[in-house]
Amino acid sequence: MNGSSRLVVATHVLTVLAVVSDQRLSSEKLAWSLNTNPVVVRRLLGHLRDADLVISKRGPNGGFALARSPDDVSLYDIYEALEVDSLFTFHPNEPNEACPVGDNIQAILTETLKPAEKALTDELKTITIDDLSQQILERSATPIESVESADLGD
Amino acid sequence: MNGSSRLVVATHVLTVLAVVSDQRLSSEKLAWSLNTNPVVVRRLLGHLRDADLVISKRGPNGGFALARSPDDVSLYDIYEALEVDSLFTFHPNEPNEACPVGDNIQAILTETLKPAEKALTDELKTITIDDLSQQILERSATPIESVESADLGD
DNA sequence: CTAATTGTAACATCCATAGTTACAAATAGT
DNA sequence: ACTATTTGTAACTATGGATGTTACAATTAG
Repeated sequence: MNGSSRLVVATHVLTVLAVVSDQRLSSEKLAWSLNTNPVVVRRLLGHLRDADLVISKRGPNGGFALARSPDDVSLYDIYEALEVDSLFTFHPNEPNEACPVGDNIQAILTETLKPAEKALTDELKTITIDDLSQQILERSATPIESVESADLGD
Repeated sequence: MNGSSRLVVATHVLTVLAVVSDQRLSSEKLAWSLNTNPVVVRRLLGHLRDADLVISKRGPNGGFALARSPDDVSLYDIYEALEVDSLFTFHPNEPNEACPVGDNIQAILTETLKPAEKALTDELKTITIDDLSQQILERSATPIESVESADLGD
């Protein structure tokens, strides 16, 4: 999984859940904030549930809530939950083994890029959704209740 | 530009050029090492030419060569030349502005993720294609001449 | 003049992601 | 039990970006 907006989208959803604290929100309300389809939300949150970042409940008054305290959910946790294989993807075709560069470059790059990827993930570990949620509260003119009571149109 | 294999592919090509030092190689020979189509190579190298990483020459005995010393070309230079917008892409739809999270999350994330992206690019600056080319020479059983005299089949 | 080679446009193909529809499973309220 | 709500998930379609291909004009060495 790579190159998609899923890390950002997942972060958005979890930040909404952090902002409303322990209230459950339905996939429909979350989709409203993301401006997308409820099934997309359920699919994405399925991964986050498997990684114990959220809990879900079916039936009337069901929905999703954080499984942990917001200050215990870092962007790295989300990154990991989404199983981003690697930042750096290889060409669909295998390089030519008859070429000394083609025969070795992928193994060499994989090793060489590890510290770069680690530098990134180490930074992601320092950012929690609690940080993001607090920034939202500082900035936002709109009261938080607007999320809980959102008019979903029809 | 994002989420593609282009950084890896471009690095591969430039490493080939580093390994054969100042010799010019045609897009066909480079495509042979990459196991792809010559036009793909020409297109990609067009960006690297615009960024002054390679020079090209048309006509008989034309082709591509490095524009600078291999130890003066870092992976960050390539990253920059390819104009990777950002590591982190946003959802195709704008989030809902009526939601306090949707209205602010993108601006907040853009700022918050900058140090993470910088951590990555700082690491990329420390890796040059000269490093990679030396690793190839250490590992490779196949002699380098094989690239210059590659049998391109037909 | 010819052959080689880049530069680039135009189009086709492919693949991953996102969107949609549909429906079974679970559960709260009555 | 019945009904309404909501998740879980399969199956399919739509979209967009990247790659592959064909074609040909422009450049240049000999």
